Amino acid sequence: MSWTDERIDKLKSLWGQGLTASQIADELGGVSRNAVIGKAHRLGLESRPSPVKGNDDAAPAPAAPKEAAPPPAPKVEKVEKVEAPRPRPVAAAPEPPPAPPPRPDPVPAAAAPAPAEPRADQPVYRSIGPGGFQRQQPGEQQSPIPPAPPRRLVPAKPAPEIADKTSLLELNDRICKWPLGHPGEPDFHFCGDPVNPGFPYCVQHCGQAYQAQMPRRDRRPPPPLPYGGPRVR
DNA sequence: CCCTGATTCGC
DNA sequence: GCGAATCAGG
Repeated sequence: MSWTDERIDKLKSLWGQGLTASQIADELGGVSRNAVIGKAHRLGLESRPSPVKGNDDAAPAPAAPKEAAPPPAPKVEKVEKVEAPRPRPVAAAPEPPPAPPPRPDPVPAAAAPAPAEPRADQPVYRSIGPGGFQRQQPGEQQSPIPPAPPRRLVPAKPAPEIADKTSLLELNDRICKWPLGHPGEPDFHFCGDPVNPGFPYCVQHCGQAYQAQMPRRDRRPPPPLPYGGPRVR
């Protein structure tokens, strides 16, 4: 299989939707997930939460993140081919300095332990009043500067009108994967009819997906419109 | 073991 | 440019 424009578009789309490389691979068919990842990188699609790569800038070293943290890890640059079997870089890491004692608790014990002190690392649940403002907690003090955006918090559009439509998550080998609408739009969904056996689409959409090459003169003008056709803005 | 994405490197 | 092999974390 080669990377046609259509397949690249689909790759971009699905990758952008957060599907895994494996899912994209067998959605496209004829490629491995490695191929998908490789292509994605070459396209510059890059950077999705990788289990392997630290996606945060948090201190990677167990050592103290003190101000005097200088050594930007003398990276072992690519070395030309060596006769000896290449040593794993992990062993080359310089010995980290002995860990200092854990940081003392910044909160003095003398402080009056207010009941249910809000903690930064814990979500604070508060109710939303009419109009979308945040209700204050019982003991809470008013913020001197009210937070700018009093946006109402809504659940991330679960399924208003697409409740009975086929979502991406429900795709399987037996239902038509023909996309209707545009990805990212609220009513985007898939056909969902039973497939024409052996094909990813139902009989009707197979008719659109697979069209015999016709002689130029009587080929009908409208091109196939996967993904609901080109965007119009 | 399975999964994941990243990277390398021969083609 | 491609993708299998490999790596490495969850």
